[in-house]
Amino acid sequence: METFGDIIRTAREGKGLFLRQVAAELDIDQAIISKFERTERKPTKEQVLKFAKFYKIDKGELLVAWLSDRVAYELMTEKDHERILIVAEEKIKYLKSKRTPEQV
Amino acid sequence: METFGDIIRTAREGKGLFLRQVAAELDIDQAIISKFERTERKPTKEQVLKFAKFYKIDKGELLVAWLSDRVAYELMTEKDHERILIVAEEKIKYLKSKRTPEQV
DNA sequence: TTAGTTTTGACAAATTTCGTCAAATCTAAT
DNA sequence: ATTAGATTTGACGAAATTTGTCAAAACTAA
Repeated sequence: METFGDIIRTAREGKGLFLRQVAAELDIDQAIISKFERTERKPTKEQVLKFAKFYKIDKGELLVAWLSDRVAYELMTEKDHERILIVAEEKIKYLKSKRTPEQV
Repeated sequence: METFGDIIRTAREGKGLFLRQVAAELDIDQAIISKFERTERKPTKEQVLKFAKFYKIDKGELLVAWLSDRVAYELMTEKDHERILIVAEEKIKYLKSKRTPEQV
């Protein structure tokens, strides 16, 4: 169960890079990357894709980690999170079925 | 599978009230309530609780509808929504287990 | 200590969300 | 067809949240 931050920190360490170097490469302030790695700030989708490309991490995998982080932090303090997720799942299926192919 | 909007619209109609009346009672602009009912805008948690109290709807139920709406709209356009929710669930359990009783 | 890396925190900039309002639209009755 | 009343729409500024920048503080390993 890795957070987005865990993944990009592990990837950076695996490549033996400093924050400074990644920051220069991705044109993102190193302070922000430090915060991403410690789950203190949430990246934008664009930034997630930058990381995926740079570290050669599967895009889909990284997006799953990122979005699940977002949902988790959104529901962390709520009761009934299990039911909320079940109902959300139904709603998503319904909403997706209503969308036109162009939107998919 | 009712949205928050469905629920409060049904409740209002059940009581035979006009938007204007609910708006006056809850001190929320009627245009906004109209948008809530059609899921065009998302209410704040405070507003959700106002509706629950006014319509005598179970607070927990209404919060589940509201939060699941939020999650659903957040993931509606994403692939792998099923996996995202599964991973989110694990993360929530983990995060909750780490919190102190005071935070619960 | 020192040199290099990471983390922290304060601040401004940018974006998103929110509330207000009036006009437009819709509906039902006469 | 007109009117009265209800709902919806859209534009706008205000408020709140998120984001980026920077420098200083805190770490770490020699």
